[in-house]
Amino acid sequence: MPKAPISRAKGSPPAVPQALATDRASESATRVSRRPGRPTGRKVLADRQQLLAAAERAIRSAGPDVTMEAIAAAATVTKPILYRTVGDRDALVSALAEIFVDRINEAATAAAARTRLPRTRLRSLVSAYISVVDANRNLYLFVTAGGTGLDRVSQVLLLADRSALPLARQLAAQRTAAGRDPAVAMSWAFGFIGALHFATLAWLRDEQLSAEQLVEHITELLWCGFGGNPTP
Amino acid sequence: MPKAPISRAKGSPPAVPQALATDRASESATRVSRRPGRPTGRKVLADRQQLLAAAERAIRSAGPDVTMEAIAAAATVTKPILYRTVGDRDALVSALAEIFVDRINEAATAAAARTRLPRTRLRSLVSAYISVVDANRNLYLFVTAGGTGLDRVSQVLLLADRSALPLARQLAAQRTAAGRDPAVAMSWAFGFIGALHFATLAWLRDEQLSAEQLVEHITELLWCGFGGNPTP
DNA sequence: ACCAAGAATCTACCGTTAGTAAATTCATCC
DNA sequence: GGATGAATTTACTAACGGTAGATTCTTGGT
Repeated sequence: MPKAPISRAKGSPPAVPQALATDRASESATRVSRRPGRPTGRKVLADRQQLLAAAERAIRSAGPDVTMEAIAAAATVTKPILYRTVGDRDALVSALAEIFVDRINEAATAAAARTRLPRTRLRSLVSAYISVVDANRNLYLFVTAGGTGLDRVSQVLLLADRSALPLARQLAAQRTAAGRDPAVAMSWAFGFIGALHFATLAWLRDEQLSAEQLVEHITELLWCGFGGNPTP
Repeated sequence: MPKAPISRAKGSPPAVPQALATDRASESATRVSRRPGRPTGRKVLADRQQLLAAAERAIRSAGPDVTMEAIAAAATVTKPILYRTVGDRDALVSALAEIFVDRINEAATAAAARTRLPRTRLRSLVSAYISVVDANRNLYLFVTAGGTGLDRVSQVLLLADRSALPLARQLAAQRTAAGRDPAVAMSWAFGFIGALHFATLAWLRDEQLSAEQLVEHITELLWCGFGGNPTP
């Protein structure tokens, strides 16, 4: 007898679902282990927004090495849904990086609007970055180092790309206006993000300084440099 | 008939080795597919030095995502040897990071010895970093992003740790001597390495600037800062 | 000489995880 | 009311890091 696929005859009543409770349903949603097949009802189970939010929850609670399986489970959905809706792991990293950068920019522009002093505006950006990272540690690690490693360079620079390019444009415009060479803009933008990133990572790990101290240190480094001739 | 392990009777002559040629022996050594067991002769097949050199060759030719299997093969050795001698993948990353930092320091101190101007010495360090990275691109990527992801933060900061701590000490001493606050040293050191790292990565990827241009840009950023009051 | 203990090596395996193919169920249109 | 297609799950594959255990050789004691 060849291994017969277990299926019920067409038209016969649906089999009683066994093992209703899969207790891996995490956090909010109470998952009830659907049987395979299209769900009854008009709507799709989860749209992209919900999946990204669930991914963020999963990352927050399980850390940056959370598996795709766990992310799907947090959305009370299975892996193929996740892959169809948001793409592979790198796509997820990219999407969350965009959200992350948006949060930083929002916080930064809100703070920077309160002054016109260039140095103070720089400090606002640094402070916003560190605050948002501090409030979303695991998400930060996921976005900066959570990829599969298929393209390491792109992975590492993902967040940098999303934040460095606008920064570079702004910087180039300012320097042109000040009569200086704008060619440094790109290198400076990536250098800026890199300095922020590494100092922040080390800060997260070592927990020696307060956030305010870190902000001061980094602002001074980026504004004055090692040469240390501060502008008033 | 239970699966009988294929073994020859004790004392009988060794079976003729079949499949002598495994053509996966890469590069230098011609591997001949030993049969299992302790090799004849006094010496171990490969010491730590040779394994690290072989790993570097493998990384250079296969990229930073090279598998441990391939690294072992490049050393004409099998995985357990590799693991016994150098440890797991993270240990390999760590060991190669140390070598890498040594090369940078060697190049930097050689160049910095030719001047006493602080800004020129800074430029020497930046230039050394970028030169060594340029000459060892895949190794650089392996060292900075080649880990397994078990501890992402440590992984990312590995190279930074090895180079930032001496830098921080030096920096703190200088600032103390100049009558300034040395507390910024740690943050500045990591910020320094981070800026260098990101700018270099973006440079490797985009290939827009010459190495000299990049060195100039980064040196100016780190020396003068965004505030831009260069010291003479 | 011989045998036991131990060292060095390889084969073959395990566990995990990203990603996918195929089976299953429901909605909709003719 | 049946065919077509859409949405979902189950169950699988492939690849890789890491390891256990089998295999072979050396060494030292008797």
